[in-house]
Amino acid sequence: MSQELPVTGYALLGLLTFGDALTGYELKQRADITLRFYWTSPAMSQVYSELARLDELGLVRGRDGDGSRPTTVYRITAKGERWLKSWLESTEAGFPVLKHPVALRLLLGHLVDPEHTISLIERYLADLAQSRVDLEAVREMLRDEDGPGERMEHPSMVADWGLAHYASEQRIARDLLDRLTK
Amino acid sequence: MSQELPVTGYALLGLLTFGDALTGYELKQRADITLRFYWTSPAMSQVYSELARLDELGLVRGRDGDGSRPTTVYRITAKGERWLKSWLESTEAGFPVLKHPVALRLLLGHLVDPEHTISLIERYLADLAQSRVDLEAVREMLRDEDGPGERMEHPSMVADWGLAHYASEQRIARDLLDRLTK
DNA sequence: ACAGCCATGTAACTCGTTACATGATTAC
DNA sequence: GTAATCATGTAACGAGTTACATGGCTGT
Repeated sequence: MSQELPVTGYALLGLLTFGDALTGYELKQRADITLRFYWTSPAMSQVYSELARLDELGLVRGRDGDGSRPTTVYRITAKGERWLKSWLESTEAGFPVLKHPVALRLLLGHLVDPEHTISLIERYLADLAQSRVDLEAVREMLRDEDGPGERMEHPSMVADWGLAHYASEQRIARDLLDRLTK
Repeated sequence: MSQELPVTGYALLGLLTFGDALTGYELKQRADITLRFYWTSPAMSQVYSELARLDELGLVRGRDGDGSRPTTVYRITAKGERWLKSWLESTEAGFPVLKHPVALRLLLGHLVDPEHTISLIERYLADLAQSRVDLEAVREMLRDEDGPGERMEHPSMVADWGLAHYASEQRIARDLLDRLTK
């Protein structure tokens, strides 16, 4: 059993294992502050279609929300949790895939002005600083529940991983800038 | 002009700017030792279909090879080089996208045994070590032409970037293992 | 009243993959 | 002779995106 779902499907299912029920819209928001940093945050339309598939498989259940407007809130089912666990336990993680357009362009540095490559890296450093701010804000949100055994222990670990990764990229980019400007 | 090509198309075109002519098969091999580390190495079939598109656009030209068997060797054209430069100069690089299945699984650590998470990280460390060996071999191949202004100056920079990235990931994973085992 | 967010979907399309198919050359 | 590598493609499919369409609720 399991396995015949795109990883993004399991990822979304995983975002529903933190005890609450979410609308598709809210799930997308959660993906934007979590999945985005080490996976991809799926498009709105994919969130809905993936939820529809999970629902059909009985892995989540949608209920009418009790807000002022008509909504559907999704909760993971016991079966969904079994599937997810079984997937985690019986499949290999595999190696990360990085799509790094800055590195790709650096590779082709012989085709453009040196100044162009320099401003490419500078721009990347600025983007990195912004991403770091965003992720630090997420990290702070988790602060009150990040102890051993607490609800946000593992999400906190992942956030710390992301922060360390950004710090590393900043260091690398700065060194590169030195190498390019001297 | 430019722009209406998948990035992978430009990447393959870029691999043809190092002065030689390659068959689709050889281009795939070059992608495997370069693109793979910071982009994706496209499937064989995509290399051929992308080459066909580039040829149709006049960005590369295929010629009959002079080996003992019938082959087609591709070379970038002057137009192709103009397109590629124009693409590099007129479009934004964008932020890297990381698909990190290990981080994704760590996020869901509350669903599995602690030992399972530990061996997940250990496995990742082993994979990282292997990738590092592979990339170090590539770096060594570039060693004789990696000076300022030389042919492999920028590829060398990218390889160094990759090596620093792997080192950073190793450090992070080891720290994580400490946090998980104590 | 109007902008902005909340909320949900459908349709068309592209990228990229796997599976399949073919055959020639080289090394043992 | 036979396995591995070189070499080139086609076909079917799935993941994921953008564009489009709709409409209710909230704050100013």
